[in-house]
Amino acid sequence: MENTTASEEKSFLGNTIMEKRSMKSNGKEESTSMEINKEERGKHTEEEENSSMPFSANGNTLRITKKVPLTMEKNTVDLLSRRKNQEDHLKLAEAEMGEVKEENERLKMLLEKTVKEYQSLQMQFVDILQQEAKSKDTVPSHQAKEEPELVSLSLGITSTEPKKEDKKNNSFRNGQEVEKLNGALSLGLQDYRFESSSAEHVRNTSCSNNSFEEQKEEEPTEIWPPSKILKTMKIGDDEVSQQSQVKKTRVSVRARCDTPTMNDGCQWRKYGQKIAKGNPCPRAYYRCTVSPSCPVRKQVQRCFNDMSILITTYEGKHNHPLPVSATAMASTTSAAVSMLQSQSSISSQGGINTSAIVPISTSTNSHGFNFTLSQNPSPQQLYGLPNSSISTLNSHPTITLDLTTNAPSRLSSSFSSAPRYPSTSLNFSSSFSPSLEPNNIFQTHWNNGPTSYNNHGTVPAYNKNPIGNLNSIEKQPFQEQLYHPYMKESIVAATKAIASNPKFQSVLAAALTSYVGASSGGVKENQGACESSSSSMNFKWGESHTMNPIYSSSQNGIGCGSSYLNKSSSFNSPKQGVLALFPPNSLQLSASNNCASAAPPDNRDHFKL
DNA sequence: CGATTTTGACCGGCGC
DNA sequence: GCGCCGGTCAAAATCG
Repeated sequence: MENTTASEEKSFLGNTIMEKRSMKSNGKEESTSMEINKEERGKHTEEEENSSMPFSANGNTLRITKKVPLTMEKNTVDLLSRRKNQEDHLKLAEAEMGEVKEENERLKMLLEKTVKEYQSLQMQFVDILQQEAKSKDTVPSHQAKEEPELVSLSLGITSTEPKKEDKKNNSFRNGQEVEKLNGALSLGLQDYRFESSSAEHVRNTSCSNNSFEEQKEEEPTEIWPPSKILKTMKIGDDEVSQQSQVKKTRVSVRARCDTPTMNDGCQWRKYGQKIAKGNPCPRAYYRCTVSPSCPVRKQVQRCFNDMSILITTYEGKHNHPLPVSATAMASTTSAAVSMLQSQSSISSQGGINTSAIVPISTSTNSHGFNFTLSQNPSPQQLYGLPNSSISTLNSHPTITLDLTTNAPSRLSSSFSSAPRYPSTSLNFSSSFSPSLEPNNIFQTHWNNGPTSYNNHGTVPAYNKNPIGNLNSIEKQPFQEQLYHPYMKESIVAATKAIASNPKFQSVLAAALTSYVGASSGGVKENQGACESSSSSMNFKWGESHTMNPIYSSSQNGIGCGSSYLNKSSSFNSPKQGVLALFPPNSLQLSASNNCASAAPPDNRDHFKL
């Protein structure tokens, strides 16, 4: 696959070189002709001077009248002819440039057309999945009691299928029941119904078509058996449970990445590698080496079905200052931990099985991104983010950030198998234009890991992401299109919602920041299919955290979405609850009408605070 | 030579 | 109790 990409790059470079060569040759020709003209002009001057010599020397007017006019006429003709040649060359060059420009325009049009077609197809696919989901929606949620604390934030395009394993599905259905019983506001976006447990969401986020139990590998936390969950739920001591959760809480990031690891700004040391069941791709274990005592671990594994997708799971909180470039991911994970903690505490207190489903996604809704918050402003309630879904487990709550745009694959994966355990997933992908998905942000920024499986041949070669190339080729032209005005509205509404629920502040802020910051950051993403005007706003969530205008590149010198986060953000103390995550002028959320990742102004009413 | 990676062994949890 | 599996350890190998 790399060969293919390389050849493509070569061909591309070759074309570029050819063009440059042609241009160069033209320039050379022109310069050469100019030089020749110069030389000839010099000759003419000499001839004129020579011709003038006899005139002055001999004083023969007759000779003069005959010879001089002839010479000058000849010279004039030559000059005119050469000027004409030069003009011809110029015209040719201009014509060639015009052709190139036209071709460029054609290519742009073709690209736009392709993107639009892709979007339309994606929308159709989503609609089909939605219909199927609706048809299966009638499944009763009878086992909800078993897994009380499931919280599902689904912000992406996800559809689920009833699972073979009832227990696994329980958590989700549980949430639905709770919603109904409590009269909580369902966050259903459009027609989306999330019938799967959080684990399904995770699964969705994970590679599609994963016949194997890839979910396990992707997010070990999700694998927890129901019994374990039940045990954890039974624990009445909040502190104990919270502590255990803090330890076990994980944040999984799915992103397309052509390097062994994402460059998240932190320093990691590999301490183990395993071949997990169901996925031939080895799972690598890393620990943070910024501080010797740092408990943070991360697992890196490639998606078996799509080698270009890298699944990175973070666990733990850093107990040391982080590099600016590492704050985004750290804040996200910390916020997730905080939210999950809050959820667990509530669930334990209430003793009621509750779940919230916050589908915030795209599709039929022209604007998508509907925020429907439950009337009870409790931490249990979920607040949606574009293309994200969150669910929690008591023991190993996991939030998955799906930064891949492969919505179909996610969907398919959800159908492929039922998740064993609830999980949290944040999908940032589906609602965006196919080729310009946000995941590329992370892909672009975090794809320069220091390690390489290839050195040891432990990891099979994977496909290079063609999208990545696309991004590198032409990102900026579409950048501005990403920023939808109504995203502002949605952000404002989200801010209100967050203000009402401090527990979730950090989570939402971190997630938004990770996504938004990256999209608006040093590497501009090409998400052009979305027709949207640009808008930007500065967000200041919380009292103490302000935007840090540091757009520092990652340690590897590559722009990283994490760099947008202020290092001062409370990564180490999620309880602070407020993260300042947006760089100045950069709260730019990309959204498209088609994808509808942003809440339109009309949807502001959906926020019940 | 120190830091990092590799890799087999080991441990603990869980299911049968 | 046994085996499976995820996760970690630590000695050896490798890298810079």
